[in-house]
Amino acid sequence: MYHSRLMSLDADVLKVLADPLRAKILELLAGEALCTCHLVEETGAKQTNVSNHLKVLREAGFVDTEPCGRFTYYRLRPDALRRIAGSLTELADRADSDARRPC
Amino acid sequence: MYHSRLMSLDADVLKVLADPLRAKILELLAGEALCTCHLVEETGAKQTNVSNHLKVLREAGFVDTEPCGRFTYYRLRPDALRRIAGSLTELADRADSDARRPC
DNA sequence: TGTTTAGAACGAGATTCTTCGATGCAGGGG
DNA sequence: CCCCTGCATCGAAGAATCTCGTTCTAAACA
Repeated sequence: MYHSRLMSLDADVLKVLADPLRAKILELLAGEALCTCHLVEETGAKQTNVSNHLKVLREAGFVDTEPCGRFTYYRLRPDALRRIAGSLTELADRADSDARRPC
Repeated sequence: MYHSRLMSLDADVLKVLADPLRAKILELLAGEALCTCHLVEETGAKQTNVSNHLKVLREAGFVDTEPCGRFTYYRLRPDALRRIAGSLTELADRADSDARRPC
């Protein structure tokens, strides 16, 4: 399985990762699925703030939501992270030439 | 060669990538080294704007600068991109358990 | 059914970015 | 020398975003 098409950096998707609180949430979710109340007490942030960031992460496809009674569990989606990682390494691989455009 | 230490997502570094113009500049630099005037005409952005973004990219270690007479060539640093990609895949790999913390 | 709790939606204030014009500066060519 | 060009710096205006208080819904429990 190889990828021949050129991927490009999606700034809108990267922007979702580029926030300290969202990054921390993702790291916490990497270990285990957690519900909002866990994330609130682990991060020390306000509930509404955590909830907003979870919405952003969900809409970008980085987390899955799993309602469980009163609680809502959030789980990391590794494939979404791997896709971004792939676009970054693909860009790095493209940069192996010493070419330089003349002025 | 294996990495045992846990990397964490650096939101400040990701923020550098999370801008449309900077992302486009990086893609252009992936093909070949270019100087500022090339990037200005390729992106269609103002010169001062491109220059500002190049400074951000340089300070974050994503590009190298290479003065050449009056011109300044910029070159992509693949290692910097691979480091970010590594932290993302590492995070994805950590998320393979079905663990869930009880409420 | 009334109450409590988890969590989401909405709007405002504050802060941080992006953009852009004006300016400064250094290197080359006349 | 003088001027022109490439490019960096600075300050301000505008836009996007993070945070937070208030409110609202739905689920569990008495």
